Amino acid sequence: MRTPQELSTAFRAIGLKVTPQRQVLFSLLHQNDAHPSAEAIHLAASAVMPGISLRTVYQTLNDLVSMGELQQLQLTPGSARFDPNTTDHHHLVCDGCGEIRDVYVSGLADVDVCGLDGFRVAATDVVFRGSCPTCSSATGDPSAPHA
Amino acid sequence: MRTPQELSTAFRAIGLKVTPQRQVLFSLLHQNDAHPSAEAIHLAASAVMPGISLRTVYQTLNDLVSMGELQQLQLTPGSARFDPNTTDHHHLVCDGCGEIRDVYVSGLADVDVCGLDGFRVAATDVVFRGSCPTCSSATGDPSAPHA
DNA sequence: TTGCGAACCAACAATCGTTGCGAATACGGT
DNA sequence: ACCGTATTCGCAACGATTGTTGGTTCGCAA
Repeated sequence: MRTPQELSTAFRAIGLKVTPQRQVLFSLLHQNDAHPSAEAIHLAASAVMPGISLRTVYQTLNDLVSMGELQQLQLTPGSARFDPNTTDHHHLVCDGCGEIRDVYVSGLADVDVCGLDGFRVAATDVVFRGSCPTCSSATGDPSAPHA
Repeated sequence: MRTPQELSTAFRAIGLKVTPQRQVLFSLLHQNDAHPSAEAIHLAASAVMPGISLRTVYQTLNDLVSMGELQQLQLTPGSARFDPNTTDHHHLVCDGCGEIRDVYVSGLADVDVCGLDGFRVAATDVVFRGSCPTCSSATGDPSAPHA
């Protein structure tokens, strides 16, 4: 996702207005690597701007997604997560606490895929599921530090 | 997923009962590669056994998932899809019609992953998104047959 | 500076997918 | 055949998200 300033310009360029609410959301999302849900963003925004409505948060998130500035993730049942990282990356999901982290994968082009059968692939998403270090040690993992 | 007969035995073995409703679901799911939603399964089951409740369908699907006989997929926002294919495979999702297909990927072990940082990976899901042959030709794709 | 129209909020209703609850029913070990 | 208990079903409730409406504010281009 671009900087709040650049987003403001981009919004105006397509006829959308730059409101204080949107500016708050821009800055909350900028370089945010927590993969927050809409609810979490609304909570954080409410701390800065009490009274901001959840409806407005959804609206702006949707705008950003359709502009390609934000990626919407559906990695688990339940609420969607939003990712301002628009570089070519993939995700790690902790089955224990639900934490999501970015990872970078190289060599994907070399894998063999069988069964494409005329299907045209536009994007490839890789999701690694497992346990984050915290959850690994909490469940008595023998290979974890100070188990 | 195992055969309906094997599932019946497995259900009894863990204290679950084999009801006519469940038998219908077993046979509908056996070797089903359509990745149906709960709703779709309920619809198909209703054709065979009118009056079967959606509640029962969900319950049995959840049982099968926790037994590891069925995989629950959350590839798109909206309803979950169920996959009785328990072999090591991955998925193709058509952005146009929502169709899901199985694909087999080899060479995944050779990719380089950067950013794991102590995370323990238990499973890797690869999702290829794009257009199925039907949707490709429908959208006027130059490389598709008889555009 | 002014004016148009977009965006805001509030309050609600509605949708969709899924699960909780409770009374009636039926599986299946003995 | 009996009985305990899992299962069934219908309905209500839930969480996430979106639609609506109406009144007010306010960004921003001219």
